Amino acid sequence: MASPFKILLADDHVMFRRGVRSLIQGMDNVEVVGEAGDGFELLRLLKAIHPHLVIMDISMPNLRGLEATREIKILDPGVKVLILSMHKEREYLYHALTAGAEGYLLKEDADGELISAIETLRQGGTFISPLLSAQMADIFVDKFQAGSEPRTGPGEPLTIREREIVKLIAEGKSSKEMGQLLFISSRTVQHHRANIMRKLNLKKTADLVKYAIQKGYVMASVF
Amino acid sequence: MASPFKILLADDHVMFRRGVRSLIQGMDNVEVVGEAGDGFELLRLLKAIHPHLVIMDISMPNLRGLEATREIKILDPGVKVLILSMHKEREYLYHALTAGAEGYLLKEDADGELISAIETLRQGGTFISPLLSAQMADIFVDKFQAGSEPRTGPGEPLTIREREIVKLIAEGKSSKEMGQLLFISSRTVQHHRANIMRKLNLKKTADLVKYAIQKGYVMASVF
DNA sequence: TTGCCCCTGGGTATAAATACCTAGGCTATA
DNA sequence: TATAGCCTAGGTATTTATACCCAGGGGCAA
Repeated sequence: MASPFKILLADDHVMFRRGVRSLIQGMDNVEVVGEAGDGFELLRLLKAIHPHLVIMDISMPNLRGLEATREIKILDPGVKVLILSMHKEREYLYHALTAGAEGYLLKEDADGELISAIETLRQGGTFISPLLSAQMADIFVDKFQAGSEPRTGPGEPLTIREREIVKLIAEGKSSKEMGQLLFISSRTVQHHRANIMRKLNLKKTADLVKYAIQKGYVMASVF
Repeated sequence: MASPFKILLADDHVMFRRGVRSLIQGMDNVEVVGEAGDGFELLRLLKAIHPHLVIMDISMPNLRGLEATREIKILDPGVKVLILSMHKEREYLYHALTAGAEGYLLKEDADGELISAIETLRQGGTFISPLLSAQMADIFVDKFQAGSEPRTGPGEPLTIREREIVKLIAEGKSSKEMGQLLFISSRTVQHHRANIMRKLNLKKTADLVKYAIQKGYVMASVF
């Protein structure tokens, strides 16, 4: 393999990043290309570096890990995400997978399983911490890989800007509001909107919302 | 208990209905109050009888079982639904639970487990066929009971008509289209729409779509 | 360089949604 | 009987969305 597997680390604890980095250094053809201390920095680096994988603390500051995961999947759906978490509760796992993460690793497992997790994700798989029973993983993975497979695949017909618009529409924003948020004219937003509708062959805002949910751009919850 | 637990059977096979009925006859304070051979008949009987539980074949004609389940949850969210299915695949279980069913029983299990299933649902629980591992159930039940508990509870502020409107909006229908479908004026639809928005304290169609998905009135899929 | 796609912005027009107001018939219940 | 809630329907006005048209600048690749 000529091109190494590029990894971006996102965790607010320097020591933890150092530990992960040292673990990864023992792997072949895998390289840590950047580190971020919070979500904003992560997104900035993401645009600049375009890594293959982001390893992220779920409780990272400024855009918590799951929000950042959603953003990553909108900005660059091909980037895989491995969530590091201290939470054993299944709700966290569920939300991580629905946010689009391909991996969920407990920090207490990280020492022994991180390399396996990275390898699994590198090969297109999904990795769930062994402490969270394998059955759980199967279900969610089956469901959410099947339901959102084109998220990463070549079937993604939308541009980055268009995915941003889709997310905002699904959040209930009007074209005018989106224009103000994105610092562009509402007319431009309308233009994107029309292009999205045409590309996806949709007719109604309702369809767009369902598309966004299916893609994991937003959560179905109204709360 | 003075009032018996009223059950409506929906299955296109008469012999199967007969078998279920005979099984139930051995139970205390449980009564089969009607039988339907397809989905349309089921909904008609539902409005007339208002049973406590519907036991339904997943592959029933004219409105398949899952569609009928969604309709039931819109028309009368307090009615519990037990799906009878020959499908072991987890996708069917998943879709049944997201459609709002409280129970999923494999036909090959029905003989030995039907009474347990009915009792469980009667007491407000969720029953999944033992052949489908218990872990699966736990996950989904936790998720979807937590996420849609008010579906059956007193927190449901919408009327039947309003829930119908919500479902149609989430399906992408315009007020004019809904008026034609429901044989009422589009102005009436707009009035319902405004009432729904006010009751739920929502502002945008996008929020309504997410509400409908959360409630299980529609699926998030755009396909 | 040339072409293609993305992002940007506007004009115009129609359709739809949203926000207020009004009110009558119906049913269930206090 | 009377009160309340639900479903029905219309008036009027404003805001959005949708559907067409137009075009320029920038990046990227054949």
